[in-house]
Amino acid sequence: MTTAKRDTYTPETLLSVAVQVFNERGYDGTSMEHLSKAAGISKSSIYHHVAGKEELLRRAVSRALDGLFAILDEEHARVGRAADRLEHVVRRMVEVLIAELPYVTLLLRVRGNTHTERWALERRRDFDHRVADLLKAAAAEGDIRGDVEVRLATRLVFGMVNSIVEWYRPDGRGASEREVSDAVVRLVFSGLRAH
Amino acid sequence: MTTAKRDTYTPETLLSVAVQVFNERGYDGTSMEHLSKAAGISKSSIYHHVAGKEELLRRAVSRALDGLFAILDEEHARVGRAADRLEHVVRRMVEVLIAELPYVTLLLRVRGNTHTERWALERRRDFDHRVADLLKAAAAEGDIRGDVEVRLATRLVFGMVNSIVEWYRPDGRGASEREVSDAVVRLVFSGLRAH
DNA sequence: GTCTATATTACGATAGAC
DNA sequence: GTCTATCGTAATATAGAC
Repeated sequence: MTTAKRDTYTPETLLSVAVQVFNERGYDGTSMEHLSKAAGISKSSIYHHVAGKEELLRRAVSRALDGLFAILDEEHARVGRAADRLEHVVRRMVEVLIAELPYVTLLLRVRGNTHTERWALERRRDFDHRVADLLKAAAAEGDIRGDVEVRLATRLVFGMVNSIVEWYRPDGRGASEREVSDAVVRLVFSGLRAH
Repeated sequence: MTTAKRDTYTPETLLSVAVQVFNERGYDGTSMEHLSKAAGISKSSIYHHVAGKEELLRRAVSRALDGLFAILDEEHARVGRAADRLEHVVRRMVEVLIAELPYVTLLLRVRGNTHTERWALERRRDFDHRVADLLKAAAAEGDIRGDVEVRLATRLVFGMVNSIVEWYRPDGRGASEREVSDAVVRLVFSGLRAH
């Protein structure tokens, strides 16, 4: 942090450019040429900072996964009814999604063509299962309705939460982070219908 | 339909193979070589049936969009409270998603790199707005909770419904179509929590 | 309808100058 | 740290035989 203005790239700053392009065009739809144009440097200069395209992907999804797993680490220390802890986890998921929006977006679109992508999918599955266990515990404590299967409910809740990356934009024009997390928690636990 | 066994391809039968590969590898991650291996014919033979890769995409997303818009055509003739009509539309969306699973899956993953993709995104937006209008009408009739913004609620409901393509498989092992549509309708309108 | 062979372009990555 | 030039490969698509 000794230089006031940074006009040369580090792996980190290059990553933020690359992830943006990946999310616009898709990872497979993005060439090194696209990245070089977006970053304003030549293709070969990119290789000075990172080993290649896949390293950028690995760094990006790692960052997303670290944010998500940190939720479970916090959660581990908490007490109280599972349903309340689940509500907290859902709210934190929304917060992490928004805080690390481009990185989580990329993570959620990974298909599994390369080794890095398959590793990311595996870790995502781990995370999903940990949250599913919490929902299962809440059901065992009688706080979750009995007419929806737990595995199915988990998937649908993940679907709603994860879909935020498809439309949330951090400009002031749309909903705020708090409005989104409130809406998700309300819909997930109480639904749309007026009482 | 004069031949008993069909061992030569039509655009339709080729499409079903192609869409499956597109969904496994992603559209951009799928080469004509991949398609030729999966179809068991050479690359050039594929060009005998279709003009190219993008035509396969166009046919696939058209089929998905036709299924979705048919819901609105049915809906148009219906009467009753908007909330009930919305519930019916949500249920029908799940049914169409499952009936046309690979085609809708591909539609929902389109990014917008080509003309065909941008056209698909536009038509999707049209559909979303039509459903959003129905939710707005239900809110105006007082049947939707007032503490969640309508535009936000629409997006989250779409997120939950659309996420079905990420895990639903039509083998007998998982949930049935009816179990899924029941679960979605229950969660969307009443939420997870036991009463 | 399907094939082999190939034209042409685009891609990821490297070499080496400055 | 960035560049131009280029290598080798893989991509879409076509030509023309059978």
